[in-house]
Amino acid sequence: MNSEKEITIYDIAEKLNLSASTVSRALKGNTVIHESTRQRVCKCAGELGYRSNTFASNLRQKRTHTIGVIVPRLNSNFMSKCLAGMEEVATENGYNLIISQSHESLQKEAENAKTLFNNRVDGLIVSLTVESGKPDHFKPFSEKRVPLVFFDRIPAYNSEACFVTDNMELACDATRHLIDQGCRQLLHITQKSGINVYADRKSGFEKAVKESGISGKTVFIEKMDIDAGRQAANEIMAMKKLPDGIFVSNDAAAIGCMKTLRENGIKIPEQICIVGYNNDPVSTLVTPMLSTVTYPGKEAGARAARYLIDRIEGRKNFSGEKCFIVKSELIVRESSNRKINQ
Amino acid sequence: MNSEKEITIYDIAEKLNLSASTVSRALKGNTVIHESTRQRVCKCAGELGYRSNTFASNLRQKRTHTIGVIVPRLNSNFMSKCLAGMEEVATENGYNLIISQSHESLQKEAENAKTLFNNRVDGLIVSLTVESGKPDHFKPFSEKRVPLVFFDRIPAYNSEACFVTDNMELACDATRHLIDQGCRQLLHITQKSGINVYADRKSGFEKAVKESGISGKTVFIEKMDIDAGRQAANEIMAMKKLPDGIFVSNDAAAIGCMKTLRENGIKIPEQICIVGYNNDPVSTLVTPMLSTVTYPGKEAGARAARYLIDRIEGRKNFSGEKCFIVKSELIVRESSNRKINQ
DNA sequence: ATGAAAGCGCTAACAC
DNA sequence: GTGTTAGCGCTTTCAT
Repeated sequence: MNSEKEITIYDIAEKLNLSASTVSRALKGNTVIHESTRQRVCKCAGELGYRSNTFASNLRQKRTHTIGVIVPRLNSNFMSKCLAGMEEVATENGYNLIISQSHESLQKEAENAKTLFNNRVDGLIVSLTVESGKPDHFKPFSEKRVPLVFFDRIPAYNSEACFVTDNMELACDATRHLIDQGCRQLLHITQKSGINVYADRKSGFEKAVKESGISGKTVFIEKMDIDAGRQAANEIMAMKKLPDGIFVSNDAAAIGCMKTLRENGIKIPEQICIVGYNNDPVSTLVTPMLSTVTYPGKEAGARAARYLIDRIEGRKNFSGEKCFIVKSELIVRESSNRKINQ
Repeated sequence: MNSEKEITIYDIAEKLNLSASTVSRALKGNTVIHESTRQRVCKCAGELGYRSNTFASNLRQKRTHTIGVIVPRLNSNFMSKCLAGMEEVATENGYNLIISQSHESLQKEAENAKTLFNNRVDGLIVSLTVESGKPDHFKPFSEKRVPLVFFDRIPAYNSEACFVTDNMELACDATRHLIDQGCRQLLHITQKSGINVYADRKSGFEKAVKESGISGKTVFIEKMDIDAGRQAANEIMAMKKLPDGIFVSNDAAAIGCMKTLRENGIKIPEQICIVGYNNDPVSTLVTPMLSTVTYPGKEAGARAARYLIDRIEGRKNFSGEKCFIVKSELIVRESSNRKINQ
């Protein structure tokens, strides 16, 4: 346990009268090495406080055992769960995660991508910013054949594997549920964005509205957060005719909206039913509890990581654009359940 | 933009009839190199699609420009903010973050520490698990003089820099506030743990109780989450004499407790005042809005990272154990404000 | 089953 | 201002 000099395989080799190559092999558990030798090497390594030098190894092997992750923000329960899923799979397989936030900025996303590229990550997992134009900054990865997968927020015209829920389908379910509760004046609150999560949820809403032939409008907000939800509520309060059912494309905005409506004396769900999206734990804490759509983040993250590692290690060939659906479902709670009150 | 072979400084050197060292210097902006040469090199590097090989560089320089982070969990708003603060400072200074979760397990914490140590991070930022015994797993870092800082959850007898709020002081403030609201039967809900955050908040509670001479008890729960808070509420409901003021050592548990109390017909704050801790955004979403103590996570994270980088780069000498206080304050909201109702 | 030797790409000491 | 040289610690042929 020397505290200054780093121990190398040469130190071990010298001490044991072996060659560095033998030590290297022994340490990696190469079966060609005699068991007794292997044990001596490992014992000695332990005693000397040896730790393998990742850089030398990486330099030699041209691999980093590191996966880059770019997400818009860390601070949602959903995202933490995604990352926990990735981390678990990564660690199991001897990979590290370098996590970076794009803070919803396309430019920051590009910078992060560049940094990770230069750090020679073995693979990249991305959830895009809302303002995703054509994300050219991922081209270097495909050019150098560094595996890349997207999850949650995926590119419109992608040629990579993606892991998402069926946003359209579930938004459709949520909207049908509102109709089922007797709502006839529907409203969708979302962010103006081409990104799949919001675009698809909007399409789902519109599909359900169309098939039922009732009224359905959309109110756009700037960000999908609490305050924006409150603003939307103010807009709603100013309408000549109030909606009686609202589908909001995430929980934070739904809750902000619901809070403000209630502060204005609106009864939820009696006057207006509300459904959010994501099943954030906070949705069970508000009064009334918010109906929402689950999003199994941990599973999505774990599956994305597993797929990526399979690709990295050549266990899976690149088979072009592929969209994997992570199963999710509508949860009806008080905010849209009129039946239990009857 | 060759897509297969990696360009090295030798390729650039050859093309420009220079030596590798000159190219290396030029690329790093070494002022000794002639400006025109520098420009030629940079231009050529761009054209060839050169990217620096971090490993070769790290191997040579014995530095990684990577900071390890170990936190109990990512999924709190507080922690995301801490990480955002760290990330910002790290990126500004050309460092990457490797973030790992201990999931409140001492063993996982030790594993993570080992992994990061073997990855030769230049420094380490840690928030401990609740079950921190004597964290021996950080010894290798001090032995190899790898700078280490703690934030939020810090060791009892530490010899490293720490960044925390004044938990005791603020818990004391919170408790005094309850007394000020007329509460005379106080209760503290917390987790049984030696870790500073909970121990200090408990001490602060006890200090305020003692100085006022009124009754103050403590109820212990297993985890500081919503469900445990609900359980605590059930215990409270079973008491012969209900408390009239509760200080809970985090917001999640406080909210769980408050929800269940209200479901049992208890009026908040009329019958029982409640104060939480952390100022999680959810504290403004519940009814009534929760009084709490702010915790500027972003600032704490940023300061910890800045300090660490200063240490790494030798701009700051190690000056032994040092506790830096991040300023925070009590926010009184509806859940403990009886005055506005009078 | 083990060893010798070369080289991954970069940087830094030294020379000119 | 630029070049020469050596070496960071590891892995990997190829040889024995």
